[in-house]
Amino acid sequence: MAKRLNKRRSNDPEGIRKRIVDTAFSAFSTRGYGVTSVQDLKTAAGVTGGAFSHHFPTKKELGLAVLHGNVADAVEETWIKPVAEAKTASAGVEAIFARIIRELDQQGFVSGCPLGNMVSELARQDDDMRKAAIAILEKWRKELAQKIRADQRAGHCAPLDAETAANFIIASYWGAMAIAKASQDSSALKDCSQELLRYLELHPGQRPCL
Amino acid sequence: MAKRLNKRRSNDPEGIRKRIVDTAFSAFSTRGYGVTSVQDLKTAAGVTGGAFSHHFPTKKELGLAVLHGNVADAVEETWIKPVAEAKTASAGVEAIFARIIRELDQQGFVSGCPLGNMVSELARQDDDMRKAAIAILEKWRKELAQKIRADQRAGHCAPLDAETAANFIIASYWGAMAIAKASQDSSALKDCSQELLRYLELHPGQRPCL
DNA sequence: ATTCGAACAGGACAATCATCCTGTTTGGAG
DNA sequence: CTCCAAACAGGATGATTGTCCTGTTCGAAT
Repeated sequence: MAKRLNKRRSNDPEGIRKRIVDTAFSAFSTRGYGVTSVQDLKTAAGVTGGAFSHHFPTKKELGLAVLHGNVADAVEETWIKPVAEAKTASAGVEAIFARIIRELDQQGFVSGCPLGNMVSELARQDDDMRKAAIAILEKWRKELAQKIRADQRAGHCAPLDAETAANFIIASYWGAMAIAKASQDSSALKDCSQELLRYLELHPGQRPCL
Repeated sequence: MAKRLNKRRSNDPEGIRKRIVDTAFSAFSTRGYGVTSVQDLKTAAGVTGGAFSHHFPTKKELGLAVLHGNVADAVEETWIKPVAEAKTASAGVEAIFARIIRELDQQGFVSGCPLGNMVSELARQDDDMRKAAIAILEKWRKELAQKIRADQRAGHCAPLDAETAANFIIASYWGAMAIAKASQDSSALKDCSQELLRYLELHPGQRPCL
């Protein structure tokens, strides 16, 4: 059915798969899962329908691949690693916010947190995607809590439950990202960073610092 | 083209319009704007295509009506009024979280914050919807900040910028709702409430309580 | 009683969606 | 070389999508 050999073809399954997944991650993150059609992805990635459905029979499988791959990697790169390498959790949080704010300001627009976006769009729509998302989320929280506990053992005055605090940090980050996305301005992130540091740094527990 | 008068019809433009808008608010909040088709809404609201397109020529106009109406009202009812009527901002926040957690637990599932959901789905997709959303958001923040300032004037020890703190509260609430939606569990909201109160109540400013 | 615009009925419409299908090409195993 | 499964090409398909259109009915004003 294909014409002649007008163009050379080279079988590169991993390369094409990566092109599709990367294109999808970008589109899902900036525009959303639902509004991105597989046609859009085919043309954007430069792959034919045959190649596409060979690697990803359904759109959902592509979504799961993006979650398990690019989204998990993004969380790892922008949060987990910087926190682990920072001196303290609060120093890590401060650096992470500063970097994201800087990137957003020079990018000119705010797309939001990739994981947060996919969660709020798909969590009540597809249970497999929801579970894939919470797996990433739980690792994120676990690593953050671990760092907080390490800080506490190192003598930092922060008598709060590490898991609870990690949840709170991620929540305020997600929400600040959503506000920034709505207002298309990074100032919500600046506010969040400032107040989060205030929350983390001076913490005499329940009684006001004896 | 219509058959005979098999069923009586009563012209009730406001009633039908309200049925459509309320159905749409429920569907947009629990499932999402994109995945909800106008066919779904027609059957769910029990209106014909003619009636629907008479009141809302496009889906977008319906979305804007839902935002300006039901979503704004929901924010008013669940946040602005309770905060205004509470003794202090932190007491109001505590009561609001407690009520939402109670409702979610007995409802059995978490759909997320209606405004937060629509923002993260539509903010980068349609500028009119985005602007409608930030109008609600800004009023929300303004009222919250006003309450915080009133608390400060009343002698409460909270030397923080009211607008910034309001942003932070809304952000952490949105994010906690998103986490709760992902995990289908209200514990993220409990964590957020607890830490938010800690943040609000004991606040000796920059220097650790002289 | 007549009239006229608003309110509504009930489909028709093209466009787009995700998926599937048949056929061709590639590249390694034997 | 031969052979064959995986990798890809290039549409076709049926179901949905949002919107539109023609015709009918209501209700208030005259």
